[in-house]
Amino acid sequence: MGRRHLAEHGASGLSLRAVAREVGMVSSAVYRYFPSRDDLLTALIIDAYDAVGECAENADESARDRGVAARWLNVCEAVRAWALANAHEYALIYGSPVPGYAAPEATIGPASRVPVVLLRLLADGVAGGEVVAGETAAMSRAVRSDFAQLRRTAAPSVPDAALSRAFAVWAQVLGTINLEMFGHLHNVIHDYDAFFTLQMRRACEFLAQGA
Amino acid sequence: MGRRHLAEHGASGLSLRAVAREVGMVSSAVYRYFPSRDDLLTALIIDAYDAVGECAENADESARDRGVAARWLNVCEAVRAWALANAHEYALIYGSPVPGYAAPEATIGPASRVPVVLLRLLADGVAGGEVVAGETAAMSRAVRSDFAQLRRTAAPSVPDAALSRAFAVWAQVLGTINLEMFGHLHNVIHDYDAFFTLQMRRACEFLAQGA
DNA sequence: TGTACATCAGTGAACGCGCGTTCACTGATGTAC
DNA sequence: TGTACATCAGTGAACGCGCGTTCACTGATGTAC
Repeated sequence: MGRRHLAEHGASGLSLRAVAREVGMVSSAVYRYFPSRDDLLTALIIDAYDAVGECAENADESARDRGVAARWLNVCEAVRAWALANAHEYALIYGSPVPGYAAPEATIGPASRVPVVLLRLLADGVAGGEVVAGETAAMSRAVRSDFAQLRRTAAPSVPDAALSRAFAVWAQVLGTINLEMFGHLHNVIHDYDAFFTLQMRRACEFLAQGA
Repeated sequence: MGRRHLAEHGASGLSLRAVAREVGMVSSAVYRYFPSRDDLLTALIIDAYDAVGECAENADESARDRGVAARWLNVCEAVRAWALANAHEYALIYGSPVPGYAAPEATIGPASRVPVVLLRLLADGVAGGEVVAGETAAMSRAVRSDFAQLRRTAAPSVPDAALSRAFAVWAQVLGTINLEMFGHLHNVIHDYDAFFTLQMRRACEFLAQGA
């Protein structure tokens, strides 16, 4: 059983005992694999990030023959689909932080898998001429330097305006998923699938064309 | 003391006992005011929605002499400022739902105060010619009917395309605040204030001008 | 103005529960000779 | 091939803690006569 199984089936409850229950273990047996609850939580978080990261990578890969906007859209849809299918894991990584728990450095790598996919795609789009720069808004030195850092590490040659749009779309993705999953669209929107697709299609076109 | 004080000072912990502690009461005294933990939670949620709603209304009011985009921006900034100043309340209403708690109907009204402000503003902008329609994307019958319903109740004469952009911006607002508050921008963005303003300025211009 | 009583806000002890963590243990599986 | 021992995965009881909830209570404040 062990770690693998824990990671696969756990996380529907945040407590160590709940995870143990779910895999049919007694709570103390978990300590054979994780020295404490926080380490278990860290493992679950990492596994969740890896799972959604892999989904995003696959979605990107499977739309290889299409344009950048369509590929972004595909990744966004994949992230939402994963979120819907794994509500607890989604809340664990993109919802409110668990009180009293501070994520260690080890989560940083897995956490950036989805953003890395999106930024690489964006960079490809810029290189291929599919993504236009658009007007660059006035921005503070601090933000400009953060964008420059991002350009150096994950999004070569992507102009500030396009990076800014990428953040906007990514925030919109998570914001829309949160609105939907946490009940804020209840009785307002009825066909969540169609709504999300509509919103994302426009967002991804805007991302590429700056309009 | 009582309800008022509870509502003002509570919510830094989600538990009834934590709330009681915070107002200097013994836990059983809370039952003088609320029949159960869930009712306490409901009251806290309503107070939080009302608080952020009032902030949004004030922000809108205080920018009365400016254009629609500037007023939206002002409201968005106010929501973020409230979120930063009231992190627990923010997580309570816009973060992951509390396990085992289902929000009753009584929260719907307060929950819609901010959206109502934004939609009214949008409708004013449309009426005054400040908000353009923009191209209407193809959308499913279900979404079209939801938008029509929204138009009837809160956003008279606002075209589908503008409503769609409003959802986009609102999702982006919450998404960006979540990214910031839940640690996803850690070591990526350093000047959160400047970053938020930059993003929102562009978003609000896009909202009004559809480009 | 003074006494008797009701109302009310809050106390404090107790309950059963799920939590994280520990510890001594069991019993199956693998390895050495 | 058979026995002796080490390793390992998991058990089960116990701990102290914070939780939501109950209940009988105290003591201050208001009201009636």
